[in-house]
Amino acid sequence: MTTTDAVSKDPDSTPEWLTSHIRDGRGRKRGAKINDRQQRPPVIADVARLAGVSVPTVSRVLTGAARVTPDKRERVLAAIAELNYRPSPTARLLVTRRSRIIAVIAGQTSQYGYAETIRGIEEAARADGYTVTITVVESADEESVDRAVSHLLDQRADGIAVLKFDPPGVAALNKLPANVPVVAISGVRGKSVPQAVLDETHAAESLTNYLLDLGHKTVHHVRVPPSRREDGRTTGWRRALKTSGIVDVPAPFEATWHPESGRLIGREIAQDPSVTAVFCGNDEIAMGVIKGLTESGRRVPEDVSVVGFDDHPLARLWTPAITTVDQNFVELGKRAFGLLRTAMAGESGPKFSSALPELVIRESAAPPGESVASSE
Amino acid sequence: MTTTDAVSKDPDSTPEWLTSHIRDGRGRKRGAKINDRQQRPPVIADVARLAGVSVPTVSRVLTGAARVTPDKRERVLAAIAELNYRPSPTARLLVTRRSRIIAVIAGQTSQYGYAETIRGIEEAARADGYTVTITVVESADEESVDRAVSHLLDQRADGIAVLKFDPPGVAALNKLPANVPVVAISGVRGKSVPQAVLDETHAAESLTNYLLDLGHKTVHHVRVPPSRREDGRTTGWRRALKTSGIVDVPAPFEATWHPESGRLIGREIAQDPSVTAVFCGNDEIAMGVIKGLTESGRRVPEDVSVVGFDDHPLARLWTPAITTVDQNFVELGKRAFGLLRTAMAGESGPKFSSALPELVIRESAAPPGESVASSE
DNA sequence: CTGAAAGCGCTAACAT
DNA sequence: ATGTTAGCGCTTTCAG
Repeated sequence: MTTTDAVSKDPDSTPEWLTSHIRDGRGRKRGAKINDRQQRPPVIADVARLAGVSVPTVSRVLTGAARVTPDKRERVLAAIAELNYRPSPTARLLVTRRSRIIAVIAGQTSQYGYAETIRGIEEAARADGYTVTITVVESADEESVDRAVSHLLDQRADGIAVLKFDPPGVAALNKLPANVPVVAISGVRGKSVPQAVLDETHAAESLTNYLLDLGHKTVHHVRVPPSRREDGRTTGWRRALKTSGIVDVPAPFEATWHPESGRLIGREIAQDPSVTAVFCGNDEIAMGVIKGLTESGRRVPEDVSVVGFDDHPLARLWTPAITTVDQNFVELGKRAFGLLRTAMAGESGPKFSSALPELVIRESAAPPGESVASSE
Repeated sequence: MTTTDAVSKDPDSTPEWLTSHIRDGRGRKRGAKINDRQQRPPVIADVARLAGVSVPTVSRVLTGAARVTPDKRERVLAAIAELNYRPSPTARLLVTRRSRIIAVIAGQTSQYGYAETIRGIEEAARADGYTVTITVVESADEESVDRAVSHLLDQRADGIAVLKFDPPGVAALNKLPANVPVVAISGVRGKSVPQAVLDETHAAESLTNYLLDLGHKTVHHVRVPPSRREDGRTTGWRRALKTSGIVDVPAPFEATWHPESGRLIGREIAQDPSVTAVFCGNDEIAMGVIKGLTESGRRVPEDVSVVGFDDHPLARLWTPAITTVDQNFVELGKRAFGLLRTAMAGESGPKFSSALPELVIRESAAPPGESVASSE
């Protein structure tokens, strides 16, 4: 598969071919003009000359595209080793018309879920010989999106992965041309392009039902900036309430991505004794909410139950440990790359990949109006 | 699933985009006519033809390398817009030998400091028309490093930024050829290559002194995996102790990057009543340590003071709010790009950029053996 | 099987 | 200022 295999296939493949680039770089600063002939990296013609064969023949052993006499093959390999030759990916790509680049476009990159998803994509891509580039869309306004998309398109990536977790991501997806393979990554199923999903609607429904089953009369919701009018978490929450016959669905609180906003909301919620259960859009917001609640004198979970979403690494360390839903973002990213790969290959494979996050029950939720024994 | 194999009636599903990129390239050599024009991405020759000028003229308006008559210039621009033409970075690279790509290589990408630093690099790079790629070095073992470096080199980046926060990063840096501009990013000053730094040695020293000034007899240290034998945080801590005349510097506890490891250490520390102050390698570890301590019955900061490093967004939300040091990683990334830029330009600018993180005093540290009024 | 010839899409050198 | 002519380093016909 990987085109470089031909070279590395050689049993005594030289690990030095890595260092071949080192040439005398260090000292060149001052002198500046020693014999430049030595400097130039070897090209395929050099190999051909040294091996006494034609350029295409070298190419053949490189790519394995056609068979070559063992004899010549040996000589070529020897020449490659001697010169420390490495084929130029650029020249290759020019004729192949593929860049082996996967471009990721996202509204942000360092938030937990985003960073992990990108990590998954990168791992899968690298294993497959692809390079991944990152482009950030600062906001959903047109100029910002256009600039980012333009930057993205300039890279001529073989495939594009869009993190449509938020409005900038959605906006970017809508601006993408139809002639390049695209995969969308999100929490709810879209329609037009292949998509890798963590079924948060379903997960949110389970989580809300869990709270309801604990005996709470209703469940309030603090949501993170939704990707569209309503994201999966909100939908699942709403659905659970409706299914349980709750007609008066309380208006959700609107948080930002910053945990501190959860804290403010927590303080606000603390003023309303009728609130006994809160489902937060993610764990970090849940931490903020818990902080706001406790610093206002409400106990969690004795007075108010709070649950999060994602299973952030710190969720289990929080006090109380946060009940949440486990989102495997790394695996999500890998699935996305898989989808993209079949799309790039032009194969008709599945265009949709979904996984159901699992409920992780810890200590931040309990029956209403009761005290629970803090585990252990 | 959507297996509507009906030909082409469904307006929403775009089955063609999947196959469009297959473009019948194979047999196109001779025919090359009719609607082939629609399928193939426009190339510079198409623009030239449509604008009624020569190819180099188009190239000139593209690169701005030479002046072009306003008239022709307009026509070229119009043609570019009409065809939605984008120059092939690959073809350009082949001749100019510059890719406008900055490659980032790192041991990991989603940990707070890493993600933020990468974000800073990306922001600065994008603003300057560069694209950034990410390559992860899984571990410091030779094979892993060689593979990553090889992958990196294949990208033909104009410049490389190495996050040498950890052993894989350091190992990668050492394997990089000297003929491509490199900038290292870390917490301690290195020697050979340009480097952007957050002076953690100094910051750690201040933090430790802060604890000492509070009255603690000594300060224990939980360190995250060091980039080399000893990283800046550990050095600064040790220096502060020695400067204060403390001869018996306690052996540091070794944590992993995972906060859970801090928890285990916290439990361990809880067994030793002589420990009254702990300086943790980062905030997440501090959170783990605090958790381990409190679940073992020790109060923070009444019984034990714990401080972290980085000013993670959740540090202020933790209970108690964590005293730490503010590391501006985004700005660090931006400074790194700046250094790289001058290096790529071949200019001789500063090769080193340092910033001093500031102490952020919150609630997790207090004088030993006393109770502090939890703020408000 | 193998070499000669023909590009891939673009920019750099030359001529005007 | 602009068109012509050459490549960049590699893979792909296409003969033989």
